[in-house]
Amino acid sequence: MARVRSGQLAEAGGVHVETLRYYERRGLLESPPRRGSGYREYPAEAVQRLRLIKQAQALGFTLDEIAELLALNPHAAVACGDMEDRVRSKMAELDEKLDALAELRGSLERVLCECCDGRQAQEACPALSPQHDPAPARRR
Amino acid sequence: MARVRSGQLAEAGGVHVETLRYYERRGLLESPPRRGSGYREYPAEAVQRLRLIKQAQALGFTLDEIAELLALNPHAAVACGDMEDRVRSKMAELDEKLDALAELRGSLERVLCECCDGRQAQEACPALSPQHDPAPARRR
DNA sequence: GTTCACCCCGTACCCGGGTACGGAGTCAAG
DNA sequence: CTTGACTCCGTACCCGGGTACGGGGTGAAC
Repeated sequence: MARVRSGQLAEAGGVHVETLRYYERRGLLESPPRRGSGYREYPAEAVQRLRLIKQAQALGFTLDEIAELLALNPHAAVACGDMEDRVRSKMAELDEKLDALAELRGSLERVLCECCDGRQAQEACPALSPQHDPAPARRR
Repeated sequence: MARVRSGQLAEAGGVHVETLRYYERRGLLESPPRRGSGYREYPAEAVQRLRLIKQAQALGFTLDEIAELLALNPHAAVACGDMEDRVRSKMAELDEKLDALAELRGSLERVLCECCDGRQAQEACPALSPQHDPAPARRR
């Protein structure tokens, strides 16, 4: 499977063919070479790249961010320094998201403990009463 | 501040007036009583409710989910059991996101170590070559 | 009694991230 | 050499979550 057609790539990536075209327009996938007929012929690496995109996306990166990351280096030389900076700042963002998420998780947990422990399942749930102010997210 | 107008509520909740109307249409805020003029007069609790909405949203609930949660109980009894189930499943979702994020963070970190340590900043960065497959997400 | 901020409503628009549609060309198998 | 699956392209549409616009009413202060 050295060269793949749209349909195959799409399937490998768990994505619709139109989505590939869409990613191409958005600059996430570079335009592959075409056969005489106009059919796209993707190199095998496109599969990796597509997976990378989906992975990044699942983690909350926007398509623009992903494009930017990938655009750093389509193939060849990107200075390590550049890469390092971007990766570090992305990591910092991730750290923030992690914190925020962990915090929210914690506050949900508190809601459960404070509210539902030892109560009858049918009783009114105090967590939803208008006065209840569970755990205001830390200002950011 | 027993009864508040749209503008005041909006400000208190850090939200635009139109957003209030939008939430009302979506069933997130119940239609408040009106003065003779047609002006909305929100009860003071609306502020809490609005904050609750924004908080839930920040936690990754969609507006529909929030509406559903709130619809359970406009004011009084929501069975604790109901609430508990929903909160638990939301927590599980958050846990998954946390894992994935942590994993990505780790793989970025590895990229930095493997790739950039002891290299000249201007050198081509191997982390971005197509063959490089940083850390395939654990199957889920 | 006019000014000026505030509110009403409906409708239309924006962004992100795709999905669907339809007419036409391609290609491998039978 | 026809069939059926696949591909091309452009354009239009969908959803979620709002935001903007414009014409008109309200109301407190001066």
